[in-house]
Amino acid sequence: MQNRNSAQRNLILDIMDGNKSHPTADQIYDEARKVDPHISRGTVYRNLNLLVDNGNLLRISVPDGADHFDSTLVQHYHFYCRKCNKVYDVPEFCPSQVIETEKKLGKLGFQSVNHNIVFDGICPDCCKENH
Amino acid sequence: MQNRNSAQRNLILDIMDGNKSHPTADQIYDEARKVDPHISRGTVYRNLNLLVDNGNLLRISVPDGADHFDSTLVQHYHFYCRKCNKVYDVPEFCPSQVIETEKKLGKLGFQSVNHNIVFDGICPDCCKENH
DNA sequence: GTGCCTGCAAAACATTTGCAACGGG
DNA sequence: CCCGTTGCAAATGTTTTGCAGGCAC
Repeated sequence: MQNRNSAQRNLILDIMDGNKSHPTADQIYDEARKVDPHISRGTVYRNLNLLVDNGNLLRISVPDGADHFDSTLVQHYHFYCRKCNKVYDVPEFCPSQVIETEKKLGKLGFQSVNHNIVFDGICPDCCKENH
Repeated sequence: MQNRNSAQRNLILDIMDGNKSHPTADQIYDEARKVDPHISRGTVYRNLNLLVDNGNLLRISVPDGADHFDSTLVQHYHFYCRKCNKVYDVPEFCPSQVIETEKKLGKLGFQSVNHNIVFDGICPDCCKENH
């Protein structure tokens, strides 16, 4: 099935392109609404799913209910603040040991193995607020 | 802490103790219901949150809507099957590079830093079903 | 008794889906 | 035209919450 061009999908890609804030579907919806006040939630969710399936976006699952999305496709990791629910990028590091484990899983019969590392804790901003 | 003893909470701990299937709240509710047919969903969710906060259980966030829970507290990782949504334990490995990154985050002002690694792909069972 | 805990039901969220209309190729 | 896509609203799924009564300590 071939995807057609659509103003709504392009708008979502525009919003996500270079966006480092890891927004949730609803935050993307709000942002899109500013440009196209008639775009619907269903369309945003449908397009986010499609873009994740097509490899244009990454879905980040954290324990705050809503999924977050990321347009940075190169290998990198995230930090999730348990207090303000914000998602941060984690400075790059070379996870050769993790890659080894991926290979090991492959040998055990798992296929298309990928991985995600999510650090969590309290972010610097929230730490400051405690004083 | 001021937690009281409660039959419902003990039941949930019983169900989770030694349980390697990483069930969702609803699966735990079904299981609990077999023993105590009057236990309510609210009670299961309330107790799961309490047990996670107290460090008795781990919450695993995967992209299938519902959180999964785990009673194995020693450091280990998970594999999430994108097809059947099951969560598997991953053979242990020593992620010294990940620990290094945790320390680095600490120096950058992040506190109480923890981490989770979730591998994903298709599990051996689901691979077989394709033939 | 005090106040944590429970069951119940309703509410609050997050996400998907059925459908008729729209519009890209 | 075909059929992917949209807006809308309703449905679904997950989790939280308000409240009155119950129970642990």
